[in-house]
Formats: sequence, structure tokens, C-alpha cells
Amino acid sequence: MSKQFISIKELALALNLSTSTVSRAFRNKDDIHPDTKKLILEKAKELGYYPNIYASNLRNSKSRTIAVIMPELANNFFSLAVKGIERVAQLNGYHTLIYVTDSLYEKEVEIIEDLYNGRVEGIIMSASGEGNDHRYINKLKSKNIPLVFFDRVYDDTDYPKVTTDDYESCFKAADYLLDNGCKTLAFLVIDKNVSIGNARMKGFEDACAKHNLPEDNALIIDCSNDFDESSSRIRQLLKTRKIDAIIASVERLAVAAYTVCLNENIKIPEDIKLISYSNLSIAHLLNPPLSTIAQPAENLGVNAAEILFDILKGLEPTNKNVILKSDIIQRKSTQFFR
Amino acid sequence: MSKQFISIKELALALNLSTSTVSRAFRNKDDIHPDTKKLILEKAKELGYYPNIYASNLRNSKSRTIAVIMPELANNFFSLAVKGIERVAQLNGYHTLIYVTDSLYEKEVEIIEDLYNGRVEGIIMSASGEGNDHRYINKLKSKNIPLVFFDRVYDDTDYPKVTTDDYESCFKAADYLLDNGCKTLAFLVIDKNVSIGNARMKGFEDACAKHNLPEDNALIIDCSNDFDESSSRIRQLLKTRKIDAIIASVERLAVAAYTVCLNENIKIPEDIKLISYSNLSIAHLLNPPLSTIAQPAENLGVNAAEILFDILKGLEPTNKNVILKSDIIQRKSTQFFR
DNA sequence: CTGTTAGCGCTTTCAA
DNA sequence: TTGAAAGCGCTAACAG
Repeated sequence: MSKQFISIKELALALNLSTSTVSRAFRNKDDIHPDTKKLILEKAKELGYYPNIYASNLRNSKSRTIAVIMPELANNFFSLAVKGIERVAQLNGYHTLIYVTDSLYEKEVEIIEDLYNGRVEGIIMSASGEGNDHRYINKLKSKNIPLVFFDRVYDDTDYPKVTTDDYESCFKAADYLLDNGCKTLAFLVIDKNVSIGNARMKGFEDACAKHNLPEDNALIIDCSNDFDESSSRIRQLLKTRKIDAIIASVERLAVAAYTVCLNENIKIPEDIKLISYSNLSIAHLLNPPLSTIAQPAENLGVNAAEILFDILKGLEPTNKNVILKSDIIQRKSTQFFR
Repeated sequence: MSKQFISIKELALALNLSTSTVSRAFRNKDDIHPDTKKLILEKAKELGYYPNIYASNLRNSKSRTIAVIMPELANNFFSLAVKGIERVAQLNGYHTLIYVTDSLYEKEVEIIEDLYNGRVEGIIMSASGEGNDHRYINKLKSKNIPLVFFDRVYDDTDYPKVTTDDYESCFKAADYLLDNGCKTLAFLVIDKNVSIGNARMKGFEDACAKHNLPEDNALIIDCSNDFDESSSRIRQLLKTRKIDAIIASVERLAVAAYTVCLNENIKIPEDIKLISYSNLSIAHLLNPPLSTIAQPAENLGVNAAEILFDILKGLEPTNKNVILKSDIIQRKSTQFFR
């Protein structure tokens, strides 16, 4: 069996050239005669030579690799975001490592610490924790590893952030429901302490305050990532009180709410309105069609990646705090009848 | 500003030890005195030393990295599969690179060729092309880079494959519809030449044959990844013929079919039955609830990853052709009335 | 335009 | 149990 990899030395030998000349053939400078370059490239192909990237990374301390760290992946929002990131990375000739934390803060810490060694040139992250101690992230600075947040951010860090207008979109959604006569609203949230949960909740609260809704009619319902747990919370709520409308801060909770309403024979939108943050492409096919606050997920990823590559190219990003607009799409689940 | 990374040399110097001793402290062998090891580890922490992985990769030709290559990512099936793969990789202490081809065969070739240099120790792939010329894949063998296919495979290669029972599940689905009296069936497919499209189509055809359906009543409809194109194909079909049931070979086509039926006021399941391969977790919330053939997506990823890691550990996989069962879940979209 | 040479940071014999 | 030394494959400064 032939050798697994041939080295630059062997290629040089086969061509009766020095390794440096051969090396030059693989870079885009004009410090080599075109004919020589051609010769080398041909021979390389013939012999199946590929530069060993680990040797070259070692020399240059450049890995042409970035990392994406996020709470979950199997989900419309995150998979779209990663798609956007990966595309930009490919365009820049970079490779993309992904890491899923399963929403576990400790895993996030572990993963970041595993990147201190210079495996990647930069990191794009959606945060998994509320976390107060962000030293493990700030330590990246001393290693010159830039980081860009998207969607779920740590507000107390000064890394660039790409988010959506969480406060405004939720305010608008609630405002709309209240304008149309809803008197009791419930806001379903998974974690009030994470950036987006908090911003959305504030938007909700402020809209309710604007309409002078008694606090008891503006309910914040703490749910979780567990479907059954959230469902039973919601079921209990709907059984004990008449709620006019629900705003779900994440898609998963809208699904739980739908399912509860279906089982309990509560009619959407007749008995209750429902709107949710969601990137479902088939919201219009649900029963009833779901009103959504749709984040530009892929674009969020693209923007975050572009900022990161700007930094890697040595450019200061013009805007370290990009806020993209979400689309509120009213469908039948928030229809009013007069 | 302090140095970005400190090297083993500097750490050794600080401890008045040799680099080889320091190096030993970071491996799990008993060729170093426990006390010395402890001392080194402590000092390393204090000084923020992390072994440079590129130097160590170079020495060992081991990158502890695998690649996942797939046609798309923003999709329930693939994001679940990747989730499974990434989890197994993390458990094995490996890193996961992802590459999305956008269903472009040429991109797949490019990506694979970019991995000839040894960047990864192994590859897990769902194929993007029908492709006849798979030399670029077989070339991985000479580089000792193992590959495992999942879902979309190249049948003419002898790499391990993890797939689902595409033929059987589609046969069963068609059989069920025919048993219940459907006389004209349409099978929506994107590419008859890719492994899964083909296997599913064969299952469909054989079921129709079993029921002696005239060929003209067992329609194969060529669709595409483009929503509008597929929709208009389906619309045309439904306008020109009375179809009793549709089997969609991928989720995307079911969505198109739903939308067409909605727009054309064709009632599911009264006017037409619909069943689709799909990993939608909310199939039961659609209008009407969608009958699905659900592949164990995450498990597919886990199995493929486990086979790859077996190979990397030097074990011959016991089964080079794993076939997992899909779940056929009948919901309202295939309900019959008597 | 090409070659010589040193060295990136680490690991692993081999010798002590 | 530790250290000395060679070398993984590549690149870049320098000399020619």
C-alpha cells in the first residue's frame, strides 16, 4: 500500500526543487515562476500531495476554523442560524465547528475552555446560561480569540452582539391584543433571566402597563424546556382562569399551548388568542394558522459571522450591537370577531 | 499585554523541568511522578498554559476531529441527525466540523477534496448527488480516512451505511391506502436517482403492482427543491386528474401539497389522502393532522457516529449496513370514512 | 526567482 | 522517573 500522505520534502525531491519553492507554489504570491508553479502543481496532483494543515497551522498560528456554540440545534431557529454562519464561513474559506450545550451552562464553560488552546480563530455563540461569572469568556481576550454573540447574549460582556428587537416585537404583539380588547394576557417564558426571555417579558409588561392592565391580568407563566411540565403549567392556568390571549416567548411553548387547547377543547381563536415567537415555515398550515413573531434567523447567523470575519480581517466592526427586526405575522390564531 | 499563548518550553522553564517531563504531565500514563505531575498541572493553570493542539496534531497525526457533510441543515431531519452525531462526538472527546452542500454535488466533491489533507480523522456523510463517479470518495481510503454514510448513500461504494427501511415503509404506506380502496395514487419525489428517492419509489411501485393498479393510476410526480415549482406540478396534477391519495417522499413536498389543497379548496382527507416522510414534531397540529412516516433521525446520526468511532478505535464494525425502522403514524390526513 | 536554514510547539525514543 | 535531542511538515527571512 502506498503511503498515506506524502510530504513537501518528497514532492520537492521528486521535482529536484527545494521545499521552499514547492511551498511557494501553494500560496498566491508572485514570488515563484509561473512555469515552476505549474510544474509543481501538476506533480502534486500526480503524487496526491496535500499540504499538511497542522504543520502549516503550527507555523502560522492560523487554523482557518471558527466555532459555533449554541444551546440546541434541532430547532428551526438555530439550524437556520447555523446554516447562515456556515455559508459565510465557506465563502471565507473557513471551517465551522459546532458545539451543542443542551442548554447547560456548565457545558458551555467546558467547551469554551477547550477552545483556549487556539483550535479556532473565533467563536460565534448563543448563550446557554444566565450566568453572572463570565470570566471564562473574557479570558478569550487574552488569547486573542474574538467572540460574537447572536440571539442569546450576556449583556454584561462587551463582545459584539447580533439580536432581534425582542422588547419591541413583544410589546407590539401585546399592544395589538390589548388594543383589540383582550383583558387578561399570559406570557409564557422559559427563563426570565436569559437576555431574550427578559427583553420579551419587559416588552410584554410595558404594553400591559400602557393599557393599565391590573397586574393580576398580566400573567407571567414560568415554563421549562420539558414539554410535559410546560403543558401541565399551561393546563392548570387555563383551567383556573379565563385567559384572553397567550404570548409564547418560544415556539416550543406555543406547541404546548396548542396541544393543551386541543385536548381541553379550548377553541383558538374563539376562546383564546395565541401568538408565538417562531420560525416555523408551516405556521400557516397549523390548525388554526399560528400568528408568529418570526426572527430573521438565517440573517442573524450571517450578520454574526460577517462581524466575526471583519474582526478576523483586522477591521473594527462598525456596529457592535446589531439589532434586526422580527416580522409579526397575524394569522387566524389571533383573529378577532366583531 | 501578556503573551497570547505560553509554550511548553516556558512552562518547563518556570518549573525548572524539561519539556518532556511537562509533556508527560498532560498524558495519562504513569511515566511521571504524581507529585511532579500535580506541580506541573498547577503551574499550568496558574500561567494559563494550554497545549498547542496543532503542534500535537502534527506530531501524532491525530486531529480528534470529524466532519459531517450533508445536503442541508435547516430541516428537522438533518438537524436531528447532526444533534445525534455531535453528542456522540463530544462523548468521545472529538470535535465536529459541519459542511452543508446545498444539495450541490460539486460542492460535495470540493469539500471532500478539501479533507484529503488530514484535517479530520473521519467523515459522516449524507450524499448530495446521484453521481456515478465516486473516485473522489474512494480516494479517502488511500488516506486512511474512514467514512460512514447515513440516509442518502452511494450504493456503489462499500462504506458503512446507516439508513432506514425506505422501501418497506413506502410499500406499507401505499399498501395501506390501496387496501382501503384508493384507486389512483401519486408519489411525489424530488430525485428518483438518489438512494432514498429510488428505494421509496420502488416500494411505492411494488405495492401498486401487488394491487394490480394500472400503471396510469400509479403516478410518479417529479418535483424539486423549489417550492413554487413543486406546487405548480402538484396543482396541475390535481386539476387534471382525480387522485385518491398522495405519498410525499419528503416533508417539503407534503407542505407543498397541503398548500395547494388549501388554495384549491381540496379537502384532506375527504377528497384526497396524504401521507409523508417527515420528522415534524407538530404533525398532529396541522390542519388536518398529517400522517407521517417518521424516520428515527437522531438515532440515525448516533448509529453512524458510533460506527465511525468504532472504526477509529480499530474495531471492525459488526454491521456495515444498519437499517433502522421508520414509524408510520396514521393521523387524520389518511382517514377513511365508510 | 530559487535555495538554505531555522524554528513553530510538541512528543517520543533513548540514555541516564 | 527525568532529561536530551531529534523530528513531525511547513513557512519565511535571508542570501544569492
